[in-house]
Amino acid sequence: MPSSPATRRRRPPSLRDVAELAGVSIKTVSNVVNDYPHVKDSTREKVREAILQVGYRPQVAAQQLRTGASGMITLAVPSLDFSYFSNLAQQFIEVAQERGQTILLHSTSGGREAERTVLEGFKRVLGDGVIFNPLMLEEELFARMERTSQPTVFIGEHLPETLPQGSDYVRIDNVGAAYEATSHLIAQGRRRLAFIGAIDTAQGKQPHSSGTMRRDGFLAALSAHDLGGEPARIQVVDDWRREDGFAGARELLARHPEVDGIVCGNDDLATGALAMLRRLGRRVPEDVAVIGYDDTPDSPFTIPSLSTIAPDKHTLAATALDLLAERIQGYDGPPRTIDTPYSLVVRESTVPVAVEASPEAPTPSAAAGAAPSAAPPAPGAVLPEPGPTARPENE
Amino acid sequence: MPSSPATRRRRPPSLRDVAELAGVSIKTVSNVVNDYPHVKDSTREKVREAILQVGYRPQVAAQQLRTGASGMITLAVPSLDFSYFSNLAQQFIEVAQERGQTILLHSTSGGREAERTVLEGFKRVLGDGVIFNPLMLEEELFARMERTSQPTVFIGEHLPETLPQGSDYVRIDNVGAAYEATSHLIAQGRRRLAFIGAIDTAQGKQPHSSGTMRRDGFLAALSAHDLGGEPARIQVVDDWRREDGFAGARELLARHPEVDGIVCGNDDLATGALAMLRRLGRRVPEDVAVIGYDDTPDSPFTIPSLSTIAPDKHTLAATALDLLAERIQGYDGPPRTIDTPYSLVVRESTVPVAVEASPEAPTPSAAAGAAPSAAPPAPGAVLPEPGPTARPENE
DNA sequence: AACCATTTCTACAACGTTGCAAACATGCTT
DNA sequence: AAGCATGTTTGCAACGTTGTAGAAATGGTT
Repeated sequence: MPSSPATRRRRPPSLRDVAELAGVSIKTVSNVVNDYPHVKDSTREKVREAILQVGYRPQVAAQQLRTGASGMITLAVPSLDFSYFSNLAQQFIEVAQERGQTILLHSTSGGREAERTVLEGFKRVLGDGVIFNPLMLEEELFARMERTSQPTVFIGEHLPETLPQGSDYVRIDNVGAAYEATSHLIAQGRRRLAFIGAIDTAQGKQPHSSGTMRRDGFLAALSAHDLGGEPARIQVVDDWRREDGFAGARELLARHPEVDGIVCGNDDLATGALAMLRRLGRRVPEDVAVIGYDDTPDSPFTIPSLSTIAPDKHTLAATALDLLAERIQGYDGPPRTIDTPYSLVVRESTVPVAVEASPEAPTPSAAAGAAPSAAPPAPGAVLPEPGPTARPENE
Repeated sequence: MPSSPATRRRRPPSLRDVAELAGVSIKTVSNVVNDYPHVKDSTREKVREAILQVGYRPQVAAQQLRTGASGMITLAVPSLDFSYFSNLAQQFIEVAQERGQTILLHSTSGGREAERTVLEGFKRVLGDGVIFNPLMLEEELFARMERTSQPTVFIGEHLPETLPQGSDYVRIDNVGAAYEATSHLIAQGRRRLAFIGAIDTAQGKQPHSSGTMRRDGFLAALSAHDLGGEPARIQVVDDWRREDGFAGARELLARHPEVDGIVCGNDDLATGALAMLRRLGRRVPEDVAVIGYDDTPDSPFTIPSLSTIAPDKHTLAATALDLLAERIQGYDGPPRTIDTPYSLVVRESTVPVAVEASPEAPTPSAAAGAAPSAAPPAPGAVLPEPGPTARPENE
């Protein structure tokens, strides 16, 4: 066959190609593409046809070069292998897509070094802004930084009081949420409570890490309910994965066999803990109640289904993208910090099987009772169960 | 305060800024940045300093415009809320990052329409190529398309025999894998087997969807082991989520209470099925054995831990990126199809608790027995178990 | 000192797009 | 018929980068 072997891939069609075919100027084509109003209907039609014929699509690179904006947002999270982050990333992608933006996903699973790279603005200028959820980074690093190299919105924890110029912060009241989770266990009559979480004890100077804050909320709830005298059953684990919960629960139960309720730092830990409890022959929730944090998509389907704290991830994503959009559009005021709501979702792992008669819904999910005087925006709502995506609440 | 209110954000520093500061030409700075050899050490030093001083970083947009390449790859998957896809996406991100590439993540959770957009090359030209895992799209659409608008690598199923010009295909032998999973159950003495999966029955013309192929492997195994006479216990569900497995198992057990083994189309379905089985009072694996497909990170931590088919996701990602890189570099030969390996992972959900004495390892994971005569490159191997990613076990 | 061969540096153009301002066309008013 | 207000179209320049080709500097020969 006489076909050329592996022809060189040609550049995609440009405005010029369309212009030539339609017999107009490049600018006119551009005007049609961008819906500039003052174009005669007949030419518009002509150009539209030519666009279809050559298969023209605008080149974002050239647009970005010319206008300075690309509609691309970098999202940097630790790893999609954490249920919480994959679920959160999906939220960001959906919200961004609705707004015509594209998410550039960056994983910092490498650890501190990878996170520092993000903070320093990567090695190349890519999108219009960054959404960054640090996990390991020392807080001093942020504090030391005068200004971010790109518009930035931080999410999650591990952030100092004062943020760099050019950044904002969307967070969740971790202390309040853990307080509420713990109070729920206490309301269920549990008294010998324990906490499992990854707490960086490196230098004792990570006062705002998720682990530390959730533990503090746990301890605060104990005190508030006159359980401050109880021994502090804090099980520190290395990471937030299921295997850490698995191993952590074993160690915890060995040291404190009397435990009748466990507050887990996140759902993955709780999932691992459930597996260990079963292995040890402890019934959940009869012998030991377990509550998680994150409301990951699998939490309704663990055995037993998992009570948990449900951060409003949709609001979180929307808020972060809002703030970032303002920064991109030129706002350069002082850093803003916004709290997003969460709610308590009660499932089987904390409530001695209320419904067992009709095997319909897998997760009875009774309403949360004790709403503590902790977080301001937390409704403390209920999951109507097998929701579509993973949202509790109405709608 | 006299500070200007919301100053306009300035453009990032460019080569020109560096050049002015260093007192050299723009091109010399470019040469330094790109490690061009013929630069005097003294100037190189001078330029390096200037780069640091102004905080210069190359602008990908300009590079892409000039060179035609950006180092960005679009990955389009249905949704990160499916464990398999978030796990897979993480693999892609890691492999891409090792190669200095950035993953642009696009979610087609919207359905057919969103997938069509991907197939048609989106509305704007963004990265250098696309990795696309369709889920809903009709196969005719692919077949009708002469050539993809960008270098493309398809992964997953739902693809016709002949691919469009400009694309390649990395897949897994779904039929063989399902055959192997089913054979494993049969080797365990199960005889009244069922299958749960999402099979698009719309027009009966999706012969290459995951659901259809896995079902076919299931049926083939039945025949091969003289169980073809058994009634076909195929439970069709709407989607691949945990809730579908939950509902599907209920319906299946209502219709076929005699079932003693279930092959699930994926791990999420299996997870849902496990929850329903427990609700129905069926013990797993004593009464009913369950096997999944995907080896998601949570499969070792379900209760009981889940036997499953483990696709080699790392190889899948690496292979796909390899093929795409060749296409981007100009290869324009005929479409290639490459199979990637998988293995059978045996855990508690199919083996009547072999080890119960020492409550150490949660996942006994015995070797896989029957290797079918199905796929060519599929080793039908055994996972050595405590893999690096998310396996429990000792440690 | 003139020559050549290197090594080192630079000017120019182009990638595809859009803002700007000016050119051209049209229709309406005097 | 000239003047003017619109409506429509266009040329030019610039965004930041790099390939090409050639200019300038350097060093070593004669």
